[in-house]
Amino acid sequence: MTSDETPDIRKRGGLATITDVARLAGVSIKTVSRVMNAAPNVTPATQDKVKAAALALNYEPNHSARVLAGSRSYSIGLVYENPHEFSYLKHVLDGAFEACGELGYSLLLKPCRSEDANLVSVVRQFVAQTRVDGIILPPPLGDVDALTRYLGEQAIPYAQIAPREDHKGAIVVRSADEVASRQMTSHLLDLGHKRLGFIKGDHRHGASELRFEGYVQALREAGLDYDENLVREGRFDFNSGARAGESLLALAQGPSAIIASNDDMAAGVIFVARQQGLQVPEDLSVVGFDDTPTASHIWPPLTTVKQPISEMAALAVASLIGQVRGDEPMTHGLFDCELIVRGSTCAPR
Amino acid sequence: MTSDETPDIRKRGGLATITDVARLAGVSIKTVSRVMNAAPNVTPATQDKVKAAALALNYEPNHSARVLAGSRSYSIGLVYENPHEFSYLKHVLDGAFEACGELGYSLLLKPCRSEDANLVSVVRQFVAQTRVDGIILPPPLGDVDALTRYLGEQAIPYAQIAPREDHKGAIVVRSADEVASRQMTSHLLDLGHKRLGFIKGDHRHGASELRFEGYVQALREAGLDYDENLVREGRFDFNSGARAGESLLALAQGPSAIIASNDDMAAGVIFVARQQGLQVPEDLSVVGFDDTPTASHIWPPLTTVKQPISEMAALAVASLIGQVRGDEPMTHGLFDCELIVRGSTCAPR
DNA sequence: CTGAAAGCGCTTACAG
DNA sequence: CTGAAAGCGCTTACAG
Repeated sequence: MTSDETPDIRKRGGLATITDVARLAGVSIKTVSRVMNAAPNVTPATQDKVKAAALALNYEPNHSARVLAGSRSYSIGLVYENPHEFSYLKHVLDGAFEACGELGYSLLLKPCRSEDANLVSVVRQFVAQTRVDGIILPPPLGDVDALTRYLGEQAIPYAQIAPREDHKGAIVVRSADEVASRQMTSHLLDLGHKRLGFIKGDHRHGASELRFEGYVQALREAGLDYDENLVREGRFDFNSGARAGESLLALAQGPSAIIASNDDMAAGVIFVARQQGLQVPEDLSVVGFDDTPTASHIWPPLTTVKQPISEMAALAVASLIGQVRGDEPMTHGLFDCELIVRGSTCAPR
Repeated sequence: MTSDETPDIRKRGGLATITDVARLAGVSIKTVSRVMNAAPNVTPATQDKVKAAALALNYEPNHSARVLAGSRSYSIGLVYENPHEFSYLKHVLDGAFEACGELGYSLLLKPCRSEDANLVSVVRQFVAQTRVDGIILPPPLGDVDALTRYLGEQAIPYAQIAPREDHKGAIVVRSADEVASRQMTSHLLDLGHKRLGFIKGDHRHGASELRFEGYVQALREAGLDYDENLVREGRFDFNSGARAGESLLALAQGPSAIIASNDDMAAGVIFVARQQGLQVPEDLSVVGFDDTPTASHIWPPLTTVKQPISEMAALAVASLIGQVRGDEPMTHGLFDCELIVRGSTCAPR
């Protein structure tokens, strides 16, 4: 074989181009483009020819060429802050990748630090380089004002996951944190607890405030006084939970149950309780939020709250893509949580 | 202002192009390209002019245009299988993103299932669409033969992280799993344990075999018989560890210590030990591998082994990029592990 | 229902 | 040391 016989198909890395498909199908590249994009006004017969040719050549449209030529990038950006506990983000990724895959989009990740003074220019660079069609902001990034203001100015669509505050024009998905926290608190009140400690989460996360408010509401409904001596600040990590737990357990009139605003902090409370020779749940009931792997792997397994995080993220992505495509945007999604009662709660002694 | 006065700069989404920069700097686009790519043979004065213009316009090269025009895509793909425990992958992502960021590359993720019959075509589609310059394969994907064979045929560079088997021509990074397991086993032998249970990890992961071999070696060195009745198969998740633990504890002559091949399985062992009323470590020592968050959050905190996963991933990425650029490829990296002794081990009663 | 032309923003290969 | 031309593989806007 001389090189003259080598078909042009192998020109670049052995990958077929739209021209190769057009030639094999005996149509113009525009028609191939129509078929690949499921555009209207192509006869079934032509469609079949093109599809067969594409299949025969293992043709996949070059993403870069589409982005450069078109007005859309077929990709969504997910900006995230590296958390203490990755399981929340794992579910976000799962849901986001699934929705992107189904809709023919790719998902581009951008790790960052929400307190970075350069956050806006980091994101600006990311957008400028990738031309993403929209951005997903998991907590706490949906509440970084400088960032969302920038996105708004540039008319870059974005979706907030579980933000403190809903933005007009933005897609918002959240779970019923306040309701879940009220139910959790009621669960403990129903068991007979009167003195309920509460450890707040990272104040930058909207869920922290909502969970706290659910706690206050449930106490009020039960006719109990809200006692600020039983409330501590945490940061959603094990260590801050442990320290807050120590502080609550050092009280003369300590709580018989502690509500930690997430599972990692609850694990910290259980850790120090046991260091002090307390039995959980007999001497102290402890609960968390999020149903992380830790929740079911520690002893006793944690009573906690489960959110459908993957589904929330999938809806955020699907809505964002819908908005870009000009479909009716679903701008708000509210998801129910599920109370999971395990072994870390019982009636007080 | 009439629209005629609007500079061309805002043509597409307000983002400056190479032409805008060239015009402002008073040079050709080729010179801008040289400066942006740190190519040689540009006078410092010209460099300064171009850099100033780029800065003034907030210019960022369009990734798609570079990929389409050039022979490289400036991106690396990371194909991963969704694990039971995400902390290993979190560290892989951290290291990979860091190395990519430093070298001006972007990292594209592709979730998949290693046992998917279509795995190869999933990756083929991913490569065809994105034109990634190379692929990172965390375990167990570096040992999926159909996949690595395909990448080899297509001459797509790849890096295996902690594979069972090193491939010629591929970049390999791994930690000293066998040594670490031998040290861990010796730690228990030194404490006075004679009957050591062992729970193997997922057989598709190379580390599983290496950790098992380290265990066998240490026993042999200590002049102890290797007893296959004390060995169980696990799958790296909590439940398989719990079941294997139950089985070992049901033995007439049970072990006084159990080595689980990762922390999740060790947590499972501790869980069932406690269900059976055993005290850890007094009645049973338990150890794991990986130093996940769970390891330090459960009670007692786990004696375990820590690997520098982020650094391994960063080296894999840097080597891959080096290979693409034609630098000397670092084809093999071996990293030391660290034994972390915590509260889950003590001398037998 | 289908196609020819122009152009997206860069890099490549070549010229000077 | 610098630049003009061609082209990467698609989509857009237009024509028929």
